[in-house]
Amino acid sequence: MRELEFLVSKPFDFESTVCSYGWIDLAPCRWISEQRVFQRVERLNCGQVVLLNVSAANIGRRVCLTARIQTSHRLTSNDIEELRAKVAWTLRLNENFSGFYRLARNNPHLYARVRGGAGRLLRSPSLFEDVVKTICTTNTTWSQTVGMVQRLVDRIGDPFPLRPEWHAFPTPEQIVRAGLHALQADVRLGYRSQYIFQLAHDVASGECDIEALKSMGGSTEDLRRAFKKIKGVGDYAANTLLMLLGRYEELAIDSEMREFVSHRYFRGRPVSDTQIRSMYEQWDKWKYLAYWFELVGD
DNA sequence: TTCCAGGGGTAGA
DNA sequence: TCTACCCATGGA
Repeated sequence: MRELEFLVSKPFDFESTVCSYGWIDLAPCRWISEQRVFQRVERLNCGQVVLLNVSAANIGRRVCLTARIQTSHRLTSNDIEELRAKVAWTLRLNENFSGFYRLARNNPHLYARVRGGAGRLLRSPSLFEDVVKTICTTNTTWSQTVGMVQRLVDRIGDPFPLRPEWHAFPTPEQIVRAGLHALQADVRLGYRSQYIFQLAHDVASGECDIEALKSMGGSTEDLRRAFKKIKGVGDYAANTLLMLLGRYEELAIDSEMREFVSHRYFRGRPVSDTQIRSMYEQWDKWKYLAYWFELVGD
């Protein structure tokens, strides 16, 4: 068992960071509520599959995160560095939310919800995984999304040797090897099968360097255009992916947002996308977070 | 049986 | 840029 420690300045709410966004319900992530542990099966670049267990403890003005790593083999220094980077990315430890809290002070109701350190929303170590999961949320119910991702992980991802019924998220190469037919017949991704197979193929072949978008500078609009070049990614999915990369100025308008805004601000009347955007205009670079914490606080 | 979900692609205007 | 139609799946 190897341990990694991270010291994070407050405000930082560990449980909110892990559990506020739906990604915690999707394999290979898990929240063990009794122990307040975030668990995830992770495949390292070397091919080894490990189990991450992250927990938090208050130490004065900081929070100490401990990532306990269960392995069947020794970890190299490269493995340790890779895991450290993945945990920091997944929990957004290097993202600055002070601008969000400053704006939120003008809205006492919302500020009461986030002042303790809410704001970070869980994401995946790789952008590939986040794109696949986002495509699995389109035009379906949440319970079906959970099922699609669970089958994708269980049937195509590598097993964790110490607990072989648990699997890591599959790599693009593994999805290509599994084949389009497996995505359709076995994983039951429906018409999303072709989109996800095509994406996996393009990433595996090197034609699409999806991870490079994580560190792409430039405008949010440029990044949005880059996401929309991926088949299966439209306005909703592109804006969701922008949020996952820490750009909150666009709203991912879906049926849930229409329903929420309609009831909260328009007495249940149908609302246009323009009306929805107008309700969050004041939140400048933080629109998505303002919406999200209004939603989850209700 | 029909509708629709945390939509998106395509063709045609 | 807008609209109509199609796309798999499964629960209500």
